[in-house]
Amino acid sequence: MSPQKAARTARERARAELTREIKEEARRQLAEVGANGLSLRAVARELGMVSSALYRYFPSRDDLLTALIIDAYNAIGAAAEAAIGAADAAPALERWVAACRAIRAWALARPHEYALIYGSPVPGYRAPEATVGPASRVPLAFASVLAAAVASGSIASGGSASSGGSASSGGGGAPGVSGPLAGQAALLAAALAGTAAARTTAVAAGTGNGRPVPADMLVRAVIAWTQLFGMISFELFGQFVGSFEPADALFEYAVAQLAALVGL
Amino acid sequence: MSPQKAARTARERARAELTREIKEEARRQLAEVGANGLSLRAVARELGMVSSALYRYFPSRDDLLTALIIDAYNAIGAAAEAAIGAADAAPALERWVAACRAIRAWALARPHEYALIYGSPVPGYRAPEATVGPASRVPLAFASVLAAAVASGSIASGGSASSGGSASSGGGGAPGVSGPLAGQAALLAAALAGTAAARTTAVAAGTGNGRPVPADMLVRAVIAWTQLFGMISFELFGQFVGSFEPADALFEYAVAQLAALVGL
DNA sequence: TGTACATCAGTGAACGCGCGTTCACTGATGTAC
DNA sequence: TGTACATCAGTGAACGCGCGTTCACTGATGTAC
Repeated sequence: MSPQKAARTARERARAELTREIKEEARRQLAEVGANGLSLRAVARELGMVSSALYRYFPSRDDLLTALIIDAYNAIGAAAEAAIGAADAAPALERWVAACRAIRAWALARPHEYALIYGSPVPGYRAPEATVGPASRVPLAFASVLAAAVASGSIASGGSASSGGSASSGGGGAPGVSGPLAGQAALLAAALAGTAAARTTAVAAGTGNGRPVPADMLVRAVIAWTQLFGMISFELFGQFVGSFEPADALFEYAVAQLAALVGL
Repeated sequence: MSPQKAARTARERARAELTREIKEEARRQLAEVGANGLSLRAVARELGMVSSALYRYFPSRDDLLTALIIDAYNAIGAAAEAAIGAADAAPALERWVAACRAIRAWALARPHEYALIYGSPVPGYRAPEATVGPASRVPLAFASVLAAAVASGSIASGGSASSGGSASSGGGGAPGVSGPLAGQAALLAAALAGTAAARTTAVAAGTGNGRPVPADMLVRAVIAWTQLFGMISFELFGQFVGSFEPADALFEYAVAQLAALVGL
């Protein structure tokens, strides 16, 4: 309860360090055998411990996996946030593109951690609630770019055509968002408005309470988000072999196209 | 060597049937334990055989996996081709959208087979050459829609702005494709022009030899292709939980948006 | 049509292996007085 | 500062399990004459 001084006990420091080392070794093995093949015994062996000792640090194999998943979500989320933060004063388009590049760079550098969180789910493993927050950092980071742009007035409402506020609007399948999709988008927009992260960013952008991001822009951003991860997955998982490899040029082109679609 | 009559020997029929049953049971287990957990022993057990008997049908576990992968690629490819074929006389936009819908429907109906081919690669397993052909059926199907549209003259060249033929063109990062991307696109276009499938479709569309698909249209189609699979993966792998579920409306909207981006 | 031989499918035992998890234990580190 | 006790980290053995693959074998199916 009472907060300790900075210098913790030797035990505490040892525990923190070993916990870190266990996760590091587990990540190393992830690259060789994948999430399913991750073995407590193998991790312990590599660390020069006996396998049962790991149970002092993680109550089960699945808990270790969960820790790796959370770390990975946090890392890729932090990478996106950092890129956006670094392009603080830049226009929204630039911040958006910076986030896309940072995400791809992270994925290329750590393909197995990427596969862990964006690949096929590990069968028999059900992600606990604790992963939800970290998993939403990337989408929230993108949303913050939109929110800041709208709040600062640099973006009006719809990107290319009719919009109609934040909820349902007019037409058929054309630019405007309608029907159930409008409802989902409105719910999402409301959730974003209530998020601490969104508010923080709005404040940082110099606006008290942000106007909501228009529904069609939000939905287009979701589309861009799915495209980004689809393209990265195809690149990492080998669907481009023999055609768009290296995929750098394709990536830049695609990011630009989709940012335009979003209306940035 | 000499072709048998339709009625093959009892042995041959039994072998074909058991091969099919083994793959069926393996697919069933895929759903429960994933590709990594797929076990010859478990398959044999479920089939009431002894595990060593399976080696009469598949020389190893990996060969069984390969067979499942090839089957899955062929099935999703056939689904796309069928949808396109069924919308024979329809405009390109309609055929394109039909293919997208068919692919998603296939994925939703067989999420584990989808994960097998579009999820994270199975570690320690290297897909053999034999999977390349089946894997390219879906992209080829999309390409055939473009080729037919261009050949029939219903589509001019670039979708929305400057184009400049099939190879390199002008500007910076704007609509036109340039630099290394133009080269990759040109290579791909050439490969497509030489493909039997493309030629078949061109003939079916009533044109002798098709004009090449413009480079920027081809690249945008690749972008749409990655978006399609990115969205399906997010839907299946749980990234939409709590926001765009069900994802039907989002899907329809996204497909329309990206078809427009392609220029259909 | 009938026999002799070759091919093939499936059996059952065995090989060597690695896994997650539990448990009673030893010895070191931390804490209260 | 020193002692007594509690907490914790790591050990080593054991549990029960499933896996892929090999091998010598039996018996059924197919083929050639």
